[in-house]
Amino acid sequence: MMKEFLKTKGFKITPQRELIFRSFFEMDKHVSVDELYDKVREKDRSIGYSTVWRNLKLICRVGLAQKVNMGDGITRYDRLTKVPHGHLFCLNCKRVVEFNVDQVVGILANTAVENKFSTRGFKVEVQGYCQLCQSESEKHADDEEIH
Amino acid sequence: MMKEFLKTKGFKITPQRELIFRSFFEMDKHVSVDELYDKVREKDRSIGYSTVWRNLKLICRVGLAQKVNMGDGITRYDRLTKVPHGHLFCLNCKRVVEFNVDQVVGILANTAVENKFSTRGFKVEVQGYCQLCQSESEKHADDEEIH
DNA sequence: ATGGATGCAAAGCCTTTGCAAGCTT
DNA sequence: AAGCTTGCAAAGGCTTTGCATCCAT
Repeated sequence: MMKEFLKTKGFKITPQRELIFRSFFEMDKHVSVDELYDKVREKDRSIGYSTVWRNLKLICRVGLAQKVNMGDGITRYDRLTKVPHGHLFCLNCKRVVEFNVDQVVGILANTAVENKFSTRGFKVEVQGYCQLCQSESEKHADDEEIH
Repeated sequence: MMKEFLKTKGFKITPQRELIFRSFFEMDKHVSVDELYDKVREKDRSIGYSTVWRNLKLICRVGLAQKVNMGDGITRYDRLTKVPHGHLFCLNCKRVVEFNVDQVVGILANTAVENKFSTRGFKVEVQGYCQLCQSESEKHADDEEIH
């Protein structure tokens, strides 16, 4: 499985790497480097931030995750599943709900073809406030203040 | 028009602000702070970077533009037009081609409702290589190297 | 006169990298 | 042994902010 796959690609299996990979797949499907770092540190206080960062990059490289940017300035890593999906992103609690995008992707694929684009990926997001945060949405209407 | 609008909102009209706003609307629909800064400096070498940055923020605040992140780490400002639109983003030349998303937005709006989401915005992107850059796409297949 | 606007320099923040030392293979 | 990995510290790169000064009202 995973280990064999990495080995065949020429990557080594180290305790840190194992812990980071395992942790990543145990967590929420959209984590930031910091979140994963914290999680990993709970198990092994000696792991460095850059090791986590580099392994997250490796995870992306082997196609198990993908960087996503929800617009709040924090890069998150979206675990890739077999099916493409869209994100409902709550601007308040930052939680992500995934949804099916088969239909949408079909349309987008056509659009890409029409424009002679060689497609590498789709990003479909809806930003707003989840049910729980809706009452708080006013608080954030002015988040974009001028400084 | 613009000036009156800003005044009624309590914002002052300064030469710098006028130049920045004007330049923004004369440029490509998706510019970064740096690009706008350079453009503005061609006309007035004394304008500071932060002034450009703050005015871009103001432009967003009054609803004339919106931050977008294409995933290359650079924040761009997408001029808002009456109609929502999607982006075909070329991973090589970074150019953006817009396309109609009426159909897609319709679907997304439904999805949001189904999930009891209060929608604030949509983001629909297709990443890939434009016709001109397609022959070069291989060069970038390994962009995500491990360091 | 007043409070927003500007410029500059400096801080913030997250993302990356240089290196020497340590481990898999 | 050989080369990938790791940790730490430091460097980057872009975004924001503190402040004294300036200027539109």
